[in-house]
Amino acid sequence: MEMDYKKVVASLISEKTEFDIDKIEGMLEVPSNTEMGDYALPCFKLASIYKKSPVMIAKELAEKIQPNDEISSVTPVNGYLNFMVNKVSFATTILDEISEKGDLFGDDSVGEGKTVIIESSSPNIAKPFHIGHLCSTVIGQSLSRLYQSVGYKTVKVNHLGDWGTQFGKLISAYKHWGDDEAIEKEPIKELLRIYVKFHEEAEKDPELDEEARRYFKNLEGGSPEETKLWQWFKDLSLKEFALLYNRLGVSFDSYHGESFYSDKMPEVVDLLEERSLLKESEHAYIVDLDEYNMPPCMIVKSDGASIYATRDIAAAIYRKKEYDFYKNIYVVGIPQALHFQQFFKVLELMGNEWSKDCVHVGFAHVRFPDKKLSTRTGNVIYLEDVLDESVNRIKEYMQNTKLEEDMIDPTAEKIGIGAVIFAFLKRSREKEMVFTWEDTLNVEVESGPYIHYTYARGVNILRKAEGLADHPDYSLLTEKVETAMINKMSTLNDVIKEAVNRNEPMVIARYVIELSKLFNSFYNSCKVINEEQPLKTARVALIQACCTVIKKCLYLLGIETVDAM
RNA sequence: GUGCCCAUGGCUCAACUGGAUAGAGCACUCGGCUACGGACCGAGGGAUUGGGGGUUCAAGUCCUCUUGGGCACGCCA
Repeated sequence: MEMDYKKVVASLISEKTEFDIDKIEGMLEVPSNTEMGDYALPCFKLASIYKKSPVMIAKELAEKIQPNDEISSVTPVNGYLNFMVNKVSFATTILDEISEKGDLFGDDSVGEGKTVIIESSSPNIAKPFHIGHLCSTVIGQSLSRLYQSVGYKTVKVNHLGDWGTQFGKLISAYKHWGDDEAIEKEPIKELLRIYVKFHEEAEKDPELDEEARRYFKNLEGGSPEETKLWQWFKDLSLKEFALLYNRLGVSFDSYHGESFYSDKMPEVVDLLEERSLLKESEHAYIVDLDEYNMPPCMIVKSDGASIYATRDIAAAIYRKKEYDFYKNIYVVGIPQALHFQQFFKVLELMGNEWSKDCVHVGFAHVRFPDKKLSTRTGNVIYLEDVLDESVNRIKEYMQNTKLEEDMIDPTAEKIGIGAVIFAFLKRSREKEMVFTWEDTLNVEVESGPYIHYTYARGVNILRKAEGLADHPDYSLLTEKVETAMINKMSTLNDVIKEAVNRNEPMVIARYVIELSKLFNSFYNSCKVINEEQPLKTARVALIQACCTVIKKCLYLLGIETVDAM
């Protein structure tokens, strides 16, 4: 049977006051110090209502409320009313629930029937997939799983950067210096090389820029020759990206990038004109956002070509029609914050009341201690190299592994990739990150490998445990650390909801670190396999639950578990 | 010049809509498997949350001033 202890506490209070259960439930907190209790009602806000001191209110309520089967004690402390739940009944409820629901434990249905669009990754065609794209990719993947976990349908969109004057430049560069053989061999590296060369040469010869603009105009006009080249570049790039997505365990529901909207732009321009929002300025067309304290939003460039804001507007309108989204999320770096504010505002001015459902989930850009990185100069850190380095380092740690020879590589791959993903998701996404190998590839406590290791230890015991009783007696789980584990696991649903509300996978990462630490502490102080029955059965059940929750958390972060390492 | 963001032990980071003694990891000092994997665990020292003022029963969190850093500001995305 399922039991919501927060509700039980709320109803106890509600019976003795004039507040309804929901109101009380919203006021309840979980004390930071678990010694204090499992739930607490801060009475400070009630002070002005009752015209009494919080201390008095807590004291009087404590006298009125009788403990019952679920709640073992009610104590007033410094204006807080603390509730202690009945540990045995609580443990039984939670562990049975995890055992019944398995992977679905912690899920919710608040999002049922609603669709959330998550735009992420969005690499540029013919440009390297670097660390910055990784942030967007892994955050997007995690958010998608988080939203699904609370009932939403999600649509993962990879808004490819496959349109724009850069392709004119690339075509120009190809015509001057392109080498088909080299491009087929290492597409992105070679395309980047000639793209960089183009920029160098264009410094000396401005005519090249003119030429590039012409090529893009032709491309936009549908000229067969340019289109063929563009398609070729795109196919080659996507093939390379697919390898990375495969390694990361990431997939998308749509690859509609900027080019997909190229024919939907005139409609956007018409709509803007209808509303008299367009204004000519310096031979270009803009939407003036002066009265909203923002710089103008450019819609059509002076050469008549489209620009990204226009494509984003077209994309948003298309998505609303196609999916009728509840939320339209953009996982894009913070430097583009202004762009999103501008184009959301333009959507609103166009009369789309749903513009409020568009959300920019920003992340701080990744900095590097020494090197200046730039695509234009070809100075970048490739994601592939980071992944390889991580996997190799993990392999070194696996010297004493008991795994079969043929399992070593796939296992190191999972742990190594997981280490990188975890390093990016364990910190607050809005805070600037300085990329260092040491931090990203860390295998110590607050790391992906630590969580993997914890899980593998648990699974190992489960594998070895035999001769168990039919029904665990949870009343035997009396160690402090055992209670702490159960308490921690019981909060999973709240943690997931918080992560969703904040669009912040870090919340899950911190949670699973804490749970893993508790498990390791338990592992060190409580024996299991050689323990007498029925305590053994109870502890095995506890480990089973813990492994289920850890696996779930790693899944929500986009990381695959391994059973042994 | 205008706007947005950040500042928490030596280092890297937590702290849910303001709530109880500001928590972790790394590093440092001590200690722990005749039990299941030591990529582990336990203990300890170390912070007047950049600085000043204010609001509040209560401020790392809100307001204001100030210092230092980052980012963005029409024809790249």
